[in-house]
Amino acid sequence: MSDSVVLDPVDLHILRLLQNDARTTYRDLAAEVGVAPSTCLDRVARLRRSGVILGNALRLDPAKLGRGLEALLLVQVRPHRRELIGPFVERVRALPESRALFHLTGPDDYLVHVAVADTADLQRLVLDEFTSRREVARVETRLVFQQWECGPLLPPG
Amino acid sequence: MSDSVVLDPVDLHILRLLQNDARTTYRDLAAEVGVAPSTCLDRVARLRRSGVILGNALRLDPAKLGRGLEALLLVQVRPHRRELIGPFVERVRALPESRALFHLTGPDDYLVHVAVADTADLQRLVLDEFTSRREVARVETRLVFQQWECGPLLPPG
DNA sequence: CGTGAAAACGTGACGCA
DNA sequence: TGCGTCACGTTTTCACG
Repeated sequence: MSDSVVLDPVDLHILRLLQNDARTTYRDLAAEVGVAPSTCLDRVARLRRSGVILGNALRLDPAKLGRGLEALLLVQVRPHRRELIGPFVERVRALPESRALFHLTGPDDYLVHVAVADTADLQRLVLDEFTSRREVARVETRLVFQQWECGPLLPPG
Repeated sequence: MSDSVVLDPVDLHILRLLQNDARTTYRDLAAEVGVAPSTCLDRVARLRRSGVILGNALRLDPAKLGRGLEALLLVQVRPHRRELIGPFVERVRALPESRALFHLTGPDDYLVHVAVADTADLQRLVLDEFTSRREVARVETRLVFQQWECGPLLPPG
């Protein structure tokens, strides 16, 4: 289920195009790739079924939504046991400010990517939702100056 | 241009639905939200023009693409001057292993989210693309045990 | 994997509040 | 000004070769 999937050049070409615009029509896709539209449909359906394509997400601009400040929070959860970290993860995921959450190796157990309105909002978030929790031993806040998305994620070699 | 945009409940409802599936048809959208399809079309076009919607991205499963191991690299670039960090950012963005790149406050200048095949691949990446560079003073590698996406990014209030 | 036809959809013009 | 109705051209989608 989590194993790698064989992708031929047509699949890769389709994936590359859809990463630029996930709403490209199968007709345009077909013209670009050099196969029939129905073939594109089949390919995409197969990629979807095999789990390579997880979905189509909208890319939004946080600043336009009144969340012009982003930060990464490095969080230590102590003691780091299942009965504590389960609820912790769920609470963080439910915060409207959370964008992504990572469970990591290293001195910090979690990294939380948040988007807030301003520094006052960030302070409130850190104090009320993190440091006030008993299981949160430490929070380190790093502001995001700038961020970049990187090239399409494609198989090695 | 980068100012917040006023969004009424219809806009918010549309955005929430499109975040789950950016390929939802305007008809389905309209039925769900309770307006006419053409209105949905107008709303989405406006959201696109105003920059709230940046695009439609495909969500892919890195593991299925032969990149089952993810890591965050905390990188210090010294000296931290424009003529060095510009090329650094561009090189990192061009790496096929890179997923995202952040310029941060704090002791580490950059955080790089990478997806690789295995630990050997990660070692190669760190040694050949980061620590071997003169401007890279230090790299701290943190493996990703697990990650979560969080609820749809929506305006406060 | 391509063809072709039927159904569904996107999109603009127009009229109404 | 913004929304709904309608209609046309396009796209999706499916059965079949």
